[in-house]
Amino acid sequence: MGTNTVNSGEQLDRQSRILEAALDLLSRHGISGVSMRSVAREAGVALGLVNYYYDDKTSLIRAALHRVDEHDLLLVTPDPDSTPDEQLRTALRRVAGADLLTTKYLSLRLHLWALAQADEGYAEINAAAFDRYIDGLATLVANARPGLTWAECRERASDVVVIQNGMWLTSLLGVDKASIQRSIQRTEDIAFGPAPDAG
Amino acid sequence: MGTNTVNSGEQLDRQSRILEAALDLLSRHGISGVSMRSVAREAGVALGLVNYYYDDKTSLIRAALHRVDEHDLLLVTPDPDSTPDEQLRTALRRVAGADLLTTKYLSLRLHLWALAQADEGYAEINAAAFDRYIDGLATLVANARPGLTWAECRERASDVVVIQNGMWLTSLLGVDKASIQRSIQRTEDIAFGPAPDAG
DNA sequence: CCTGCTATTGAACACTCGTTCAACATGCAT
DNA sequence: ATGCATGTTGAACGAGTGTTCAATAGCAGG
Repeated sequence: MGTNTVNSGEQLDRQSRILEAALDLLSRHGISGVSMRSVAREAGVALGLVNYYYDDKTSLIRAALHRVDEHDLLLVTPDPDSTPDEQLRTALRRVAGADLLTTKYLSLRLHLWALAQADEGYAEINAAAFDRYIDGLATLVANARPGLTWAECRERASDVVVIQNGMWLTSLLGVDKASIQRSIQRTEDIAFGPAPDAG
Repeated sequence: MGTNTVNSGEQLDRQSRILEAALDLLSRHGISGVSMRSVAREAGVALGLVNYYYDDKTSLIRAALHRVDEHDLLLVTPDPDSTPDEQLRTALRRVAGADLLTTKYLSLRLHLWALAQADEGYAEINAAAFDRYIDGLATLVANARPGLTWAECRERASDVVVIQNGMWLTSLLGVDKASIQRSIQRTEDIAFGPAPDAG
C-alpha cells in the first residue's frame, strides 16, 4: 500500500495529464484538434493509454466538460469569511478576473457550448451545470437580499447570467475592457437592486 | 447567352444549395458534421461538385461565414421609412425576433464563433464583421441621439452588444423568455439613455 | 522465484477524410 | 459537324481517425 500510494499518485498524474492535454487542445484548436493521438502526444503518453483511462473519446470529452463545469460552480461558491453582500459582490466581479478572462478558459467554454449544441448527451450535462450555476447565484442573492422571494432571486440570477455570458463571449471577440467593466457594474445593479417591496 | 442565363441560374442553384447544405449541417452537427461528402449528400450532388465550386473545405466554410455575417449586418440596417428612434428601437428588438432566436441560427452563430476561435483566418473575417456590426449599431444610436459624440455612440453600441451576445448565447441554453425580454429592455435603456450633457 | 494485478506500449484494423483527376454531358460558337 | 468551355460524376489516393488487443514492464503478496 505504501508504494500503492505512489502508484496511485502516478496513475492520477497520468490520467489527469491526459485530461489536461485534452482541455488544452480543445481550447486551442477546437474539437477537430482533439484526436486520441494528439491528446496522447500532448500528454506525453502512448496512444493506448488514453483509451485505457477513458473508454471512449466521448468519455474523455465528458470528463473535460465536467472539469470545466466544476470550475464554473466555484465562481458562485461563497467565501465563508465574508458578509453576504461581499460574497455576492466578489462573485460578480470574479467573472472579469484575470484568471477567468484568459483566452484559454473562454475559448474552452465556447467550444464546449458548441459541442453541447451538436450532441444531445453533452447538452444534458451542460444544461444541468448551467442550472446549478444559476441556483448558486440565486442563493448568493438570497443571502444578500433576504427580503426577496426565491423566484425573484432566480429572476435576478437569470438576468445577471445573460450579461455574464455576453461578457464572456464578447471578451473573445476583443471588445474593449471598459465595456466589460460597465457590464460588471450592470450585473451588480441588477443583483443588488432595490427590493420591490422593502423600504 | 439566352440559355446562359438559365445555365447561370442552375449553376447558382447548385452552388447555393451546396452552401445551404453546409450551413445546415454546421448548425445541426457542428464542424465535425461538415464533411465534403456529407455536404454533397445533403445538397443532392456528387462529391466532386463541392470541390468544383469551392476549391477547399476552407473556402466553403469561409463562404458560410460571409453568408451569416451579411445576415447579421442586416439586423442593424435601418428601415428608411421610420424615424431614427423607431429605426434604433426595431433594430434592438429584432434580436429577440422569432426568426432570429431560432435554434438553427443561434447554433450556427455559436459554431462559427468556435470555429473562428480555433482558426486565425476565420477569426479575422469574424472580427471584421463584428466591427461593422458595432459600427452599424453606433450609427443608429447617433441618428437617434444627435447630441452624442461618435465615441459615446460606439460605447453604447459596445455595451448593447455585450447584452445581445449574452441573449443569443443564453437562448441556446434555454433560459426563460422573460429574462430575454428584460434584457431587451436593458439594451433600449442603454441605447436611448439620457445624453450626459444634453438637457 | 513465481503469480497476479495494474499500468503502459504500439502495431493493426476498418473506416472516414479532403483532394485530385480522368471521364462524360451539355450546349454555344465557328 | 467540330471544337471548346462549362458543369457534373464517382473512383482513387494518401493521410488521419477511433478502437482493439497482444505484449511488456513493474511491483505486491505468496
